[in-house]
Amino acid sequence: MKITETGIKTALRQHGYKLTRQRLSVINAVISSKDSLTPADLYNRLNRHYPDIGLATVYRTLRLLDEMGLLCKLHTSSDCNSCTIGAPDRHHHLICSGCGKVIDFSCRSMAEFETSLAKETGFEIKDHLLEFTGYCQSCRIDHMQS
Amino acid sequence: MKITETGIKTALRQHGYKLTRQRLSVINAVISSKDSLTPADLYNRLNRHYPDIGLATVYRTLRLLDEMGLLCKLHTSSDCNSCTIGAPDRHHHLICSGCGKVIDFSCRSMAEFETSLAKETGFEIKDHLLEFTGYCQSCRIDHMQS
DNA sequence: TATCTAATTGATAATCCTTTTCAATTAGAT
DNA sequence: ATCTAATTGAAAAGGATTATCAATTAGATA
Ligand SMILES: [Mn+2]
Ligand SMILES: [Mn+2]
Ligand SMILES: [Zn+2]
Ligand SMILES: [Zn+2]
Repeated sequence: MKITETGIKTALRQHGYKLTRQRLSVINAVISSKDSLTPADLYNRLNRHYPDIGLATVYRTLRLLDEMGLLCKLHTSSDCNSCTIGAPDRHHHLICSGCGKVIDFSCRSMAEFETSLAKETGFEIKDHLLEFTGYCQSCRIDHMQS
Repeated sequence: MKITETGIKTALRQHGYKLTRQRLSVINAVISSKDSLTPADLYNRLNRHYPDIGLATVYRTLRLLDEMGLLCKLHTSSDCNSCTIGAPDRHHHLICSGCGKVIDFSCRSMAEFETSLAKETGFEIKDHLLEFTGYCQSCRIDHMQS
């Protein structure tokens, strides 16, 4: 399920939130980025073309997306605050260490592992967090050469 | 490979760091806790019995452990700054949502999944982050009753 | 379309959380 | 026992996030 700008607008309306110029610009910036962005990243990008955007509004909009379940938070070794737009269904991330590109994938083969682990440890497993990092197809070449 | 206080003392000496009263008390607090602790958690616990410990020293000691590869950082939904003492070999975490207990486990069944994902996406996978959350054996009962 | 009102905004201040600074202390070598 | 560089705690500085508040505005209403 791919999330579009239209979809987010609908979600905002359904939740009774107004469609302001500022919100839409933040949302567009998150949507149109292939890699993940921190609040500061977003603020800086927006600031170029829209000098009057407030940092607080960036934070507020991100929180809104999060509340509506449309935000994916990433946890790399260097930072736990960057995010992408994310489908509401459970999925995981493939993150390129070269260019930062984020690819979503669903968890299939995780189920058996989860079951056997639950049996071994007595845990009742409710959730999991899984992220692979490495080099995407295009960064792979650069990475080999250096 | 279980990490003991003696092991950490050896590591400190090998790295040329001094075995101070403060460092050892921080290390002991991390070792003796079943669940994960934030820097502030540690500071508060230590402060009771050792009122003169400085918060900066807690941070400094944690960084030292991290540098020596003896610190495991956890990423729960509520916080990305808590840690436990961790084996230097690659492993993952089972975190109880009830009591916070952390159980380490090694990644076996991950390999095939990783391979097929690499083939599908063209990624050269270098690392991954995996955490299961749920309820441990003892918290399981409480959780069912409520 | 003009009016109204509660939601939203940006600037600023206030709160964290973490690191840096620095003079005083101290672990461990001699 | 003496020495010295590493370490310490307190306080200041820095960075990130949140709260405050008067001014603005989206969208409902007439
Ligand atoms: Mn995602
Ligand atoms: Mn661990
Ligand atoms: Zn994290
Ligand atoms: Zn890449």
